Amino acid sequence: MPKVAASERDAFYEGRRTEIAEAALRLWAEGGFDATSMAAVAEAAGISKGTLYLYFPSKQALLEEVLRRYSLLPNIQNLTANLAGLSFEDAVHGFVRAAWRHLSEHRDLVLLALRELPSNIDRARQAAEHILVPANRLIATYLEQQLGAERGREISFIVAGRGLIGTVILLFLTQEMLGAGRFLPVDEPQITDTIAQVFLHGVMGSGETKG
Amino acid sequence: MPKVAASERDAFYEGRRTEIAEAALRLWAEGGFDATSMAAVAEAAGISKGTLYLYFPSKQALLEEVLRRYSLLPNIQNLTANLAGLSFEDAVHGFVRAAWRHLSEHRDLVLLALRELPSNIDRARQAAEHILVPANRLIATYLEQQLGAERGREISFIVAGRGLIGTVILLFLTQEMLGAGRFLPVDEPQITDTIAQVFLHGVMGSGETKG
Amino acid sequence: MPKVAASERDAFYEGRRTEIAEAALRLWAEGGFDATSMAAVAEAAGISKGTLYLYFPSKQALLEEVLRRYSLLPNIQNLTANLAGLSFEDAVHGFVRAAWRHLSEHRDLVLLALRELPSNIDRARQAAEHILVPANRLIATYLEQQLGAERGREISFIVAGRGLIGTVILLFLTQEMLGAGRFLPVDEPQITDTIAQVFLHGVMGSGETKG
Amino acid sequence: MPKVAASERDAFYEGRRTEIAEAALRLWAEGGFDATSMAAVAEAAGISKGTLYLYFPSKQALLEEVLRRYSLLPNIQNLTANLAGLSFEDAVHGFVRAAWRHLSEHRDLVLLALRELPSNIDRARQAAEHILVPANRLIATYLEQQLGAERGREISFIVAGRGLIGTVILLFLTQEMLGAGRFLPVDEPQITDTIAQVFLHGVMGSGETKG
DNA sequence: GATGAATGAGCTTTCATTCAT
DNA sequence: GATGAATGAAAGCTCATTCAT
Repeated sequence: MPKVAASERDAFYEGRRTEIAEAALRLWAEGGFDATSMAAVAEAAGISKGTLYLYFPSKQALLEEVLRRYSLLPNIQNLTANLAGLSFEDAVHGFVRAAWRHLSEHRDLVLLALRELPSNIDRARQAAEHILVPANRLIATYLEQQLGAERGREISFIVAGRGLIGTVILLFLTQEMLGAGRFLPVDEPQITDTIAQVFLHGVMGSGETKG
Repeated sequence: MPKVAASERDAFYEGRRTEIAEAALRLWAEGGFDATSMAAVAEAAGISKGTLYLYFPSKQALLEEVLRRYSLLPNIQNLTANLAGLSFEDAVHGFVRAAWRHLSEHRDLVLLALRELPSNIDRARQAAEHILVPANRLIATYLEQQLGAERGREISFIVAGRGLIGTVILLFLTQEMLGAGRFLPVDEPQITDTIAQVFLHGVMGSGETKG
Repeated sequence: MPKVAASERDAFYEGRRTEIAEAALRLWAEGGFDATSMAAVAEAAGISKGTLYLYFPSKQALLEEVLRRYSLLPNIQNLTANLAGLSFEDAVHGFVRAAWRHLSEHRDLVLLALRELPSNIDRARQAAEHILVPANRLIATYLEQQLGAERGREISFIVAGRGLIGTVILLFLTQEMLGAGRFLPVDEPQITDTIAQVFLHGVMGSGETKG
Repeated sequence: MPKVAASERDAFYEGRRTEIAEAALRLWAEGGFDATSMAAVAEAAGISKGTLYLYFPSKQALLEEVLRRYSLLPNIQNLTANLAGLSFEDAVHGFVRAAWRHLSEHRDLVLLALRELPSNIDRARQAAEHILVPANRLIATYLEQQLGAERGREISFIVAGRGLIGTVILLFLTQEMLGAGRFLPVDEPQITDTIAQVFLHGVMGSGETKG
């Protein structure tokens, strides 16, 4: 008879895979993919090396599973989707706050992705092509709806949208990871509000005074 | 008597170290620190493995030297320094363009830094503390001079300044490295101008410069 | 009370052992002993790894059982026994044909024995001592009866008999396994007849049977 | 300066490769290719694992080099070439003796080839196609020259030639390796002479007495 | 100074074997 | 009886580092 009942088997198996993936993500974020041995992953997951290989056929496969499971990017689309009914101002503020929260909740993955991005430039390109580009288009379309095509001739909504994401990400990295908050104390609402407000006025331009 | 005068010898020694550091930076940016062997670095530098170890006692020491030599961050201060006499608008545009050019010229280092940042979080923190924070203060002070303390109560100049840098960096990464330009064609002036303009209107808020 | 009568249980047990041994023989002949995992043997036998170990305590024990069960050599005696009533010429032809057929029917075992013979040289020696040597004596005695002791002083009947077996085996190996038949097409009757005829004339020497 | 003078370098390198190949051949013949670790080969060659990999890039490459270096088969052609001027009888006796001596001098290789033949059936097929088949043709042509096409219609010279080789090989294996000589004492000249004589009369058939 | 042959620790991965269920 | 998850020793192979020349 098996160690766990047949009905529980799949749940157990998936649970193990999740534990391993989480352990791997944590260690890789700390020490890097190459520099972290499978033995270390196994130990962190509380199993033996051999057992680890029952759940993932290779280190590369484990990496791929981790990246698939915890992919940051698909959620960018979700973030924009949730803001449908709001005013432009609220939508921008909401998006920035949601993005920040999302980054906070996926600290390890941000680190891992950052680290492995240059090594997996092809994978990164694919991700960019299939996820970032459509998401960017979505944001640009939204901006055009809100701000008019005329403003779109002055600034690139594509650039503006991607710039907003960049602003959030780098502020998150410096604040949370590098501990810049210790030296330049700004709290989280102040950050997200400033980002949103600067972006808002920025993209709207001198619209009302321009006339 | 030595074959070459002491000063020549030092120059030769430093030249070698530079050649090695440059070769290492190039290879590491391409393939990653862990995945690049010292043999490959030696070959790229045109010397033998044994000779490489005459100039750097270990792989780790070579990494530290490379990061020390080619640190991106000190130059942020230079960038701001050059914009002293300009109008606020020209200064922002100039800063963004200069930053973009700087990133282009240090593509390899950007990749390496990105990759090794999470592993060297203490070093990164030190860099942040000694370089980013003062630079950020510099920019914030400049913004306050230009826009007035009143506006500073509405938005955080610290956040705005750091956000500007983030915008530039992430746009550079997506555009140059991920080939996003292939799918969403925007040329470089359009990018830097949009960043500058959005930032300008964004930080100014409802309209007029203090002047 | 046991679920099945003791005799049935034994029959079941032996049946299982046979299934496993046959599966192992097949896989080992294909891929080699070392390169074939116990998991593969278990799967081929339609049981689990754990169950496999209920029937054989180790991989080595399974190998020993397979070699014991399917030993080729005892059958050489059978082959000679069946030719009792025939004329010398028919006996030789019959023996060669029977040996060839026997090899064809035990292709897997020939491959395995070939492969494992050098590793189990002691076992091979035992087999030689207890089986090959008596069989060889049998053939030599038969040849002496047919050809006379005088001819036996010219050639060694021991050598001749063993040579005949060697001829058959190597021709079988090259023909069936190496696909030599593709390049030098000779069909099976032509082979066995030539072997038998060459041997016949060869051992008879200058001409006539003793008769 | 290198450890060995540049002029000696190649000789040293080749010497090492030879030492390693010999050690590998010996161990593989004893214990089999799969079951012999590279560590064991290195130790037998008196070097470290790492050094072994300086001379051969992989275990497979070492096997290929060993098989290439010590290939038995090309020499079959040599064996036949040396017998050009002799009478048919002397040629056959000479061939058998030379083949036997050749096998004696390459005991380890015979064992290794025997063992790895089933695993490397493709390589074995290539060897058969390129070496055995031409050699076999050579022998058959020679037999036809000596014995006439008429005899060739009665027996297959191809089969006869290959059968001769098989006889020698199997007698060698049983005699030298299995120690059959201990139980059925026949000395080497008796063996080779009997093989040659049986073959001679065999292929000639009742030719001269038949008419 | 310069070299590269030599080393061995350490990596990923496999697999015979065990044992709780 | 039967199972297969779990183990860990051991394999092939890489590479940072050393050192005799």
